[in-house]
Amino acid sequence: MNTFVKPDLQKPQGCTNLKLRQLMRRVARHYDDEVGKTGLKGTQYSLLSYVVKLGPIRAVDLAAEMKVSTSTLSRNLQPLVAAGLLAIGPGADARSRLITATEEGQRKRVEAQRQWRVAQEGINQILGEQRVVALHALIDEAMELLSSADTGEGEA
Amino acid sequence: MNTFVKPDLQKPQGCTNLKLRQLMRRVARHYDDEVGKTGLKGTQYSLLSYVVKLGPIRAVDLAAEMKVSTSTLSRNLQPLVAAGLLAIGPGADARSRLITATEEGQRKRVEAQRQWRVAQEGINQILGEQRVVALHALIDEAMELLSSADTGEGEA
DNA sequence: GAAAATAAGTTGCATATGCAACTGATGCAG
DNA sequence: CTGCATCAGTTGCATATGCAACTTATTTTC
Repeated sequence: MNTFVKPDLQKPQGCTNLKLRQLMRRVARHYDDEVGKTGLKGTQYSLLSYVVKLGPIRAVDLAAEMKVSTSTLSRNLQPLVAAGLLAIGPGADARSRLITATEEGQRKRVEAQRQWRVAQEGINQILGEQRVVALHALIDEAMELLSSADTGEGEA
Repeated sequence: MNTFVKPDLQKPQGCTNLKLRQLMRRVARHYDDEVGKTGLKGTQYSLLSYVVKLGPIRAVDLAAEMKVSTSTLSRNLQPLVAAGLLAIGPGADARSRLITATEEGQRKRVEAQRQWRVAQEGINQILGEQRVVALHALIDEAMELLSSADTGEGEA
């Protein structure tokens, strides 16, 4: 029998976690270079965009959308609130509050979005659009599968 | 003319930075669940492994290998040194020092590697090996292209 | 209706991350 | 030999990230 192994049957080599982290750091720097010109970090731009799009929203729901812990969100909101880009108002309960983008926040988001686009097009250019499309598709599939593994696996 | 667009000509949708971050967080948690049983974070396991493999090594070289800033490395070393897994000895200069894994560090690395393997096989199983191979390949290509964009672009 | 379970947020703790500025130590030009 | 550029590392500052514990407020149970 031959010792060939079909490509599809190759075992993954290396650590997915490590590789993802390294790429993430490198890519984050790329975005920060552009978006940073507006005074926002890439992560802050993401957060601001989510709030602008999802309108007045509770922290717990926003955290779920962004897939961060509520503790992380709670703290990440602070710089943007302090900068006057986001505001936190009363919610339905005495428990919950609603997060909204201020007018200045809306303006800042438009401004930052221009820089985001520069960064994204830079990535498209460096990696090639086809590769970026493929990467996005793989990430989306992976997120989907990992979510299913969470919910679908352990219930009675 | 038809309104079809060939797949390869599709524009990337969404933010690569955001997608990568979200996946990275999710994946990091998965690894931490397993590797954490040994008392190490996934990142600490990576660092320990690098030192075990690259033997006595200067901080600046290790940072380059790991693609983190020297400031990050400098601080990330501390918990492992405090735990007695790594040691920092004198180097060629009075400037540089050499980082080595202690015997306890070597043992801990073996122990943690077992848990890493569990985590990696979990990923392989959830995503499918073929998908993980594809993801690794894309990440490697992306890192390569982004590195070239750094070095090759600006020099005289 | 009071106790128990849940839900929404925050905070303590520990780590990860990078930039800029800084300290020391070498190396090099003159 | 002196002064300037470079190199190796660290540290101040700001942010990102999550777990566990905690506080309040609501909901559910009996």
